[in-house]
Amino acid sequence: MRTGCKTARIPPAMKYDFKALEARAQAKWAAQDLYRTPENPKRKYYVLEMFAYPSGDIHMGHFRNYGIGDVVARYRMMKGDDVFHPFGWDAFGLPAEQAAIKNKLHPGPWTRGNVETGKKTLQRMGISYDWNSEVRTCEPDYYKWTQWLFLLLYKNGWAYRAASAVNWCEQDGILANEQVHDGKCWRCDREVIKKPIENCWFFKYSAMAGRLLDDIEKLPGWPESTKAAQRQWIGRSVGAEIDFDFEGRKLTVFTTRPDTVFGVSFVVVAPEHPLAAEIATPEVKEYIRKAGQKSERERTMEGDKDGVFSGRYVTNPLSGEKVPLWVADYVLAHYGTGVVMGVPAHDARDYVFAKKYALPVRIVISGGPATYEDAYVGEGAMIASGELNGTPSPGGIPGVIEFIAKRGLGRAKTNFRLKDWLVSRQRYWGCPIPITHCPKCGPQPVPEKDLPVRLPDVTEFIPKGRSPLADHPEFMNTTCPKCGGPAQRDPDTMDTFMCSSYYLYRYVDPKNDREPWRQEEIRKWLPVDLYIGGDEHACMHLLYFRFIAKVLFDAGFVPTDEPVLRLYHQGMVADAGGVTMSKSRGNAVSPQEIMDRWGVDVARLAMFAFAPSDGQIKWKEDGLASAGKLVFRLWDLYEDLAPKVKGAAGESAACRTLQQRAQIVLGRMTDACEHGLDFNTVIAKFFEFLNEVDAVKPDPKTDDERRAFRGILDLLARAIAPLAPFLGETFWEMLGGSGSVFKAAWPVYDPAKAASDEVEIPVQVNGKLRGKFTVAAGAPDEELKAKALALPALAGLTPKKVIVVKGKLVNVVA
RNA sequence: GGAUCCGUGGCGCAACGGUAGACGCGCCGCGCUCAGAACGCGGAGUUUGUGGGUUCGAAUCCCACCGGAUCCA
Repeated sequence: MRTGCKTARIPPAMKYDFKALEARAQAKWAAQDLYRTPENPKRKYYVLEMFAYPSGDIHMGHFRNYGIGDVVARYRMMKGDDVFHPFGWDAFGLPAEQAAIKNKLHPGPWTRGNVETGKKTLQRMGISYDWNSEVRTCEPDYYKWTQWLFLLLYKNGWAYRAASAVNWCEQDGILANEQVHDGKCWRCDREVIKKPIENCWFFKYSAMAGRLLDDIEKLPGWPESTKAAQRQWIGRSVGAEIDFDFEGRKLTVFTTRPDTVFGVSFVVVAPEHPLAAEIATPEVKEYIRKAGQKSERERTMEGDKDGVFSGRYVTNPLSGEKVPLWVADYVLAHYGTGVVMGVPAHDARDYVFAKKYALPVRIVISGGPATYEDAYVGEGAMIASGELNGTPSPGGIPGVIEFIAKRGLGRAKTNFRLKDWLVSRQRYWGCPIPITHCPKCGPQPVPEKDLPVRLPDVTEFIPKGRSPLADHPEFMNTTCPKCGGPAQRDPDTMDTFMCSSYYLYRYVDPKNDREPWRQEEIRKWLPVDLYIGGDEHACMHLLYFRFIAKVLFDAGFVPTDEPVLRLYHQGMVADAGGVTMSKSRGNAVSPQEIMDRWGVDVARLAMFAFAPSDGQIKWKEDGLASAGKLVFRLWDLYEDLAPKVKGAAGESAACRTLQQRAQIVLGRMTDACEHGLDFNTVIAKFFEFLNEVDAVKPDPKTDDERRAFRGILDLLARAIAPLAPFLGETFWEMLGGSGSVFKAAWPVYDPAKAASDEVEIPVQVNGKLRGKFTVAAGAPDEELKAKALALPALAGLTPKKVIVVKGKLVNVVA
């Protein structure tokens, strides 16, 4: 007996022997090959959960995520849909390198070991994956196609090379973002700086920005929150480019507020802008150097803005006025043109900047406060703006742009916040980039027949001054596919988001070594009907894979340009105090331990019972005990009744109240599987049913009663099976069911059976409860009205109007 | 500062615009027990964050505010 927490009653030995019934059901399902994907689906349903990074064993977050998916998959199976439910491993990535360094073990064996561990746990949990579809992104039979995908992007003009900046530590070399803590190296605590590196691969992600944004409209099955996050992340701003004059040359600014152009009192270029270097005084040079070390977040954060005056001036093409040219790091080089016009009166950041350096504030939009203490960004009309005076703002902005464009001083322009996708990683444990660099021919794609470019099995992979692979000549030295001369491989590996942006397609044909997947297979199963995973991926993975979907669609490889019809985010699993569970915090609970103690079904039910699937769970021992009670009470019921009713055939309504409660369970479960996945309410209905059992104390004596109880037990065995598959299967067997419960049909919910025979009708006067009466279900409105008005509580009332809600209530307006 | 979501008994959370509180946990009393656990029976407990509006009727719809969570800045 455990101490320290109250526990549910553990039934006498051998009554609910979960270990035995789990083993029995597992063997049965394996023998039946229950999870095998149908060859020729008639009514396909592709249920997908985000695959796992194998960093140890499955944790509670996975348990929840995959448990939810499993309920839907099993429900669909029973409903007669042809279910595709695959799983795989996002097996490249930094933690493997870190663990390898720590444990002096190569990332490969470490990763593969974790995969095997995790897989066993998932199988134990009874998750209905078809393991024939398994993929592991770190294996050559998978990453061959990651490389193929890279080349598809390359050949279709989506890839280009440019310089980028990496986190750089003098001691430990190149660092990933997660290895930089508060601007310092995670290992040696030295200051981390931004170091430019040449020849990084980028995808023209931002060129897809408009489509990614507009097509959000095509995703009615996605959560509003995720769509909002993506809209914001893509960040479309509609505005204009205006050409200022810098000593006879054009200097183009981007602005969303061309209506404030007469209020410009300075112009700012980003420190990385080529012009900044060109005009750099020693003071400016020093400023540029310092800005290079700051993170983008620091630079764009609210609060203090700083900059430096270049000593040069530019001319406003509309007002003809000369204004000072500044260099300041609140302007980013990669956004817009890297140059902005400073309008302190009507832009918050410009205002802060102008105040700091005592630059003039020119009010050019009316409607602001009498005394300026901040920028005025509200509505008004243009003033002090020459010919444009009186133009309403913001309504008149398109007209202003037209005015500017007509005079050749600028043009309409839309910009996106979304940056291009930096794909190159100076890391070992990733997918090699299939490009050969030839001194004569330049970068050349590796021919498809030579794929995959294999990741060499090396022991030296700690990144120093450059990518670790660069130090392995046996990998680097190759021949140019074009001229046959000596050439070098690309030393970098790909961002792992590349691996995870197409796995959902590869699942359909994972062993194909001639093509990424067969067209007939992809068209059978795509798009994904339901995708379940955490909302932390809203702007990264879930946007990258939409991008790749569009590239693949345009190239004819996939049937739709959106990969997923319905997206669902499961909530976090936190400890009892509400702190998210994690290994590093040391507050993680082990799914293995819970399954050992309580069995798989109790663990699953507890996870569902705590909260709706999209809400946070605070994991408490109490919940396990309560899920345990549910299981034990059901077990007692089936153990008692199943033998007595086993042979009974046919229908009966001998026990109306229990039949009704069972039907309510079924109705709620069906609806939860189809819509909200809010299985917590289903479990509540199971308790209601059991409470009714306690009230009724079923004891079948007649054949009619045996039929009735058999029907009820049969219904509930099916209804609980997706949630608690071992229990469902065992109950099914106890009732003499043949085959598997998962091959049995999902019962049709019958609202008539779920309805009560009698209903209580509340009577309101002006919306306030004044009395009630009971009436047979389905009584006509007239009867309800008459009975209501006859209530003593309503004596002496002269009703102006009587509202009868069919079968629900009566409201008397007096 | 912006976006999204949320605020219901002590707690976790249910309630197609229609009797607020189902269900679980906890609590109180009784039974069982030498006693406790478990089990059984019974019970207490909320002016639905605040203020307005729409409606015959609002936890639910709309507006404002307060508070919390998450993402972006």
